[in-house]
Amino acid sequence: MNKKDIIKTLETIAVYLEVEGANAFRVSAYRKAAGALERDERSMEELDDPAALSGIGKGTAGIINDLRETGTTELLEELRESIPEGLIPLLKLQGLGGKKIGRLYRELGVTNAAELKEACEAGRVEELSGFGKKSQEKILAAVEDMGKRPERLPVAGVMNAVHDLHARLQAADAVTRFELAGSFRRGRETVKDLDFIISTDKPEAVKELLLGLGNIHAVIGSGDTKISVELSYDDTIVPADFRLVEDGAFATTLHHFTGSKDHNVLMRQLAKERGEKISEYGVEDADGNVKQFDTEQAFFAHFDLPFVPPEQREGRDELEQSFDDLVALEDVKGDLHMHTTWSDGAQSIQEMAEACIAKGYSYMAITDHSKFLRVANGLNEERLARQHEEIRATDADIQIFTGTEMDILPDGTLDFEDAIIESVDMVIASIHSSFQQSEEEIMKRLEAACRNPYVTMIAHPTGRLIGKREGYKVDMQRLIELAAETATVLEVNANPSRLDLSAEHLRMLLDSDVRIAINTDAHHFDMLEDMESGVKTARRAGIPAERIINTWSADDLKAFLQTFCTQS
DNA sequence: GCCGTTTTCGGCCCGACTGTTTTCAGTCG
Repeated sequence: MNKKDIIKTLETIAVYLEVEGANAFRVSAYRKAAGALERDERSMEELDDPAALSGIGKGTAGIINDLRETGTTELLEELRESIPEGLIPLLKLQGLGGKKIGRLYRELGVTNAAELKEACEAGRVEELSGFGKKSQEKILAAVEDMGKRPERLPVAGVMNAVHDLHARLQAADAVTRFELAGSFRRGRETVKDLDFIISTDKPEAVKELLLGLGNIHAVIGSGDTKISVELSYDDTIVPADFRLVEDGAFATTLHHFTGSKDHNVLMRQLAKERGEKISEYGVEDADGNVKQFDTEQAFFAHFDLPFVPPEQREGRDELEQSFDDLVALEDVKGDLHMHTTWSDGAQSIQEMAEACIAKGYSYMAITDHSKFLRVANGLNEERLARQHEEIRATDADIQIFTGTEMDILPDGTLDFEDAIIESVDMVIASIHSSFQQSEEEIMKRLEAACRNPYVTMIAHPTGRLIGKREGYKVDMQRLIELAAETATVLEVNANPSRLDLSAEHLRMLLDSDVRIAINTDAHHFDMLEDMESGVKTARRAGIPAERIINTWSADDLKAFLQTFCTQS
């Protein structure tokens, strides 16, 4: 078994144990062990003794060694034998945990979703002590709903909800301040729900406002401090939690619900060592005095820590790091990949320029598609020349680089001859076709693009669409080597459906000297706002600003293009 | 199951909400 399989198996063991009704700490021990393995950067070959990792003891180390040598382990086999497989998916149902599922199994003989549904319909569930009519109804509704909805939503799918809720809370008088926490704030690619933290001294009014939202699909819970609803946005159901707090508790509540869980555990352990206790409401010392903070900065400072950016709060080593050089949205001086009406964009060059000026950028590049991409009205040599004339003639208070997003064709050739692109400032090469090719063929195409002296950058290097499409087969280690050797820039495509390269891939190139650009690939001027998603992705990976070419001054960028992207 | 250590076992993050109870267990984040 490889490392990923082992991690997955440890998590499976935890799930089985949970259903078996095992001690909760024993269950979490297996989850912790899986997390410890995942966070360690070594491969299984390099990892001699798993027990050397904190969180993995003798017992789990034995299991890990079993797994890597034989592909299975006694405990897993035993659990599989004693627990019907059909019970496992039931854990995902709202309101059902290991204990209740265990009782449904033992006392009613339920072994899968269909049988659970039957038991509910026959009224057998409500007869169990601890269950009741309401529980039975909720379980039945959850079972019937099962599989209809994805567990986590790609971040692109919740953007509408984010903007809408933001606007509504902004406009509410009863709201003192608010922020979106949770995995969205940490810049994850998918989210389970949206967690809003709201400071207010009129909680009833805010509660009324939230429960009165016109697009409520279901109310999951509504207490004094927590409102939990499902909202409809077009075809998507977006779960959202709202926490209402007094302003004094805002910073610690925000921190708590930003998570991650693992990060919170680290913080609480640290507090404990100092004789303090962290909760949503503040930091309590040994005498029971609770200290509150205006900001998260002040909260971290209390523990002698620098501000830990939300994107870094994953329970790794973030409490031992400093983040001074991490890229921030304000560092971005331009956007180097965008489209106009010349190909498949919605705005003119002039309009895009004005939008970029409004964003405070000092430069931008217009990079429409090339002729191979007929569906996108790609530019041929003649139209490219005319467009670049128009760009040079555009009178705008911003440096506009000429550019192209040039297709890398299925056979590994490029859509334009060298003679065409040698005079283009920003030559972006990308793959939009023959995704099903072998890794060898894909790498041949990417290598051809990297080795071309005029190609500046590879766009969306894997071609994935989060939650929709895997992307083509890229040997990322090899691509990084090629990019380093040929000074080819790799893109972080900031489109929330892409985030490509991903944070995971970006971490792989931290030790190389490959340069990065964060681009929106905007087809409409609203999409220029996606820059934030791209920056978050880079921040998750810990990329310093100096590695990112569109944080450089226009002069530095020009010098770079002249040195590395022309033949001379 | 892991960890730390008062080296043999107790604590493991903490609080809100719900539905069931009639003071609390289970679930969730």
